[in-house]
Amino acid sequence: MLRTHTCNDLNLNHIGEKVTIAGWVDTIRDHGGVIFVDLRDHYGITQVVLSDDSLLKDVSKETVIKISGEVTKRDEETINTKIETGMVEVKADSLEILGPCQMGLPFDISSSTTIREDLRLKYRFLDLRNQKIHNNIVLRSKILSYLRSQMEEMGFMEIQTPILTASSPEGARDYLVPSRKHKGKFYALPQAPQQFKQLLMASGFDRYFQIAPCFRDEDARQDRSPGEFYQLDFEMAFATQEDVFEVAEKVIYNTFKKFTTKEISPAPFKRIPYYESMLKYGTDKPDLRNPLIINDLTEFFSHVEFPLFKGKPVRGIVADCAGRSKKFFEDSLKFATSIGMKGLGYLTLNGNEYKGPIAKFLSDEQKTELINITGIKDGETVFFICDAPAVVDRLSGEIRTWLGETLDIINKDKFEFCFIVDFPMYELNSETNKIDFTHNPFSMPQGGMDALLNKNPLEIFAYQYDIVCNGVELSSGAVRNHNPEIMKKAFEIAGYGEEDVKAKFGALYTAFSFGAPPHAGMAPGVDRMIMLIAEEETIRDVIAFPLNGNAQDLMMGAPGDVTEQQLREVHIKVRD
RNA sequence: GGCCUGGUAGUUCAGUUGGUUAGAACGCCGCCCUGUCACGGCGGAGGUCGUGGGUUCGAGUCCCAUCCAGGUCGCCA
Repeated sequence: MLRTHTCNDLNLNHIGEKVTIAGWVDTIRDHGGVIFVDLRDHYGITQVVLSDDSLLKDVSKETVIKISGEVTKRDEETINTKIETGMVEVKADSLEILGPCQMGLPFDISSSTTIREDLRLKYRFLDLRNQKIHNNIVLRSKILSYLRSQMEEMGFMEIQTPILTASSPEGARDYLVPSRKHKGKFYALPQAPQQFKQLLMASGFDRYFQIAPCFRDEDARQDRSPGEFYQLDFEMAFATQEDVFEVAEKVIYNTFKKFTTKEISPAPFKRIPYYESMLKYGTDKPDLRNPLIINDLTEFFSHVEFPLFKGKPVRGIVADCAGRSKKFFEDSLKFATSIGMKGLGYLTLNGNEYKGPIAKFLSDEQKTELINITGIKDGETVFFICDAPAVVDRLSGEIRTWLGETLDIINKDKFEFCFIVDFPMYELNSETNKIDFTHNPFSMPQGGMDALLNKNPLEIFAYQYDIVCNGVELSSGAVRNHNPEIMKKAFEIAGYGEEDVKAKFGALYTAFSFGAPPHAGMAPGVDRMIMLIAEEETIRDVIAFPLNGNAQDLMMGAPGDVTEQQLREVHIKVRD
């Protein structure tokens, strides 16, 4: 037996026992006659006391050792309340090196989170010894387990779907795997189990879920790991949008409730139509912790003789900036300029009078009307955003976020969830002037066949939805289009014939032709959920072995070279 | 692929209008220390200032190119 206890086990009940513990040397505090060693393992830290410094020959920080000795009680004044074992210590009478550690660690374990990320990733096994990162991975494991148990409790069963599959023509760039047995042919890693889970519905499985690996060859972001990530993918037969929301509300609320102490917006989560979100928050992933709301002032300014705003969309954001210095307003203009705006007008309501250069263009009635539209109160300021229709919402959203952060009015102790619903089914591609699917060709159009036949395609909504938390898109999902006739028509509007549908989604199309149930689902991003719960800034800090921002594994050396022989076998010749 | 920021000791960083031998903290090595827990004290080693070129009497500092890192936009049905 290598050890009798872990480094988090010992307490006053063990006084006088002879024990053996093992772990990493966290710190050595040498006082001459007496030496303290903090021994660390997965479970915790135990202080070891040595009186013979020859025992520590060749032992440096991060060496793995085993020590045997007697558990003794600490004096009252030397108790360490920071660790679970702080009441006791182990008086070592023997020490054995189990895993030597060469001199010169590339970085200090306890402060690894502050150092260069590429170095941390190259030595990820050391970085993962850091308590914070180590705990994130433990938390991840607990969350995954809890997600599974909840889904199973609600009658979902986990079914695994293929990793080696066919390239899908829509969406993100695929990772390709060359075939050895079929010259010139390729597998692709799935971007999501989308088609498989829909096929499972056609196969008669009622409630499917999977903590599913997804692979997309797209560039990284702070909240987007390149290459691979995990989704809590689920799909329900004979289900409506509200049925899906009920499951999502339950599993997401419970998971956040269990693993954080922050306030969580309770179910039912707000349902916000896409266009309303774009107008009120300037984005389709609003941070509802920010109390500021964007008003549409286009109509209002069409009657105001102010040349700069004439004939253009105008938005207004009311914020309480009382007591803010002149610098604050200069900074707001500076920020507006930095995101490409030409200016940022504003008016402050002072008693019955507006202060600001635009005030003189407003009649008395218009001044009252502005109060009615925006709800501005005495002392508050309304900021005006005016720009081209294509960008005015996005810019307003950025100003809203900047104001929220700068005025420090975002409640950081809260998780605010909402569903964004009613995404448009189609959009006009500005380059080709062609009608494209906005999001997902598998979604059911609202109004079904009737809408496709009789409505302007650009005015059709899809049963398509996102879950957003604190400005982070957690997932998207949809009620699927399971009817081959409606599917054919939906693709026809986007310029694809039946042959195209068969070529691109042959299995789905055929399966739906043999009787498929209506079905719906979604797929919350597991990494992002854990990132929010762990309150980490970057998604890489909740993944054990993440790729770097450039989609490389600096530790294993991936992507890497392969031999000529390997390339020949898969019929690949690399061009210079 | 575009844009922004950065690259100086093992690590995190400072380095003035271009001017003597490039500094600090932590880490590392040596010595001292019997109650620390981020122990403390004294001493020491450690640098191609990312790389290449240019301007200059003189470049860590200015210019050009290039590589690398982080962020951001494009992209992510």
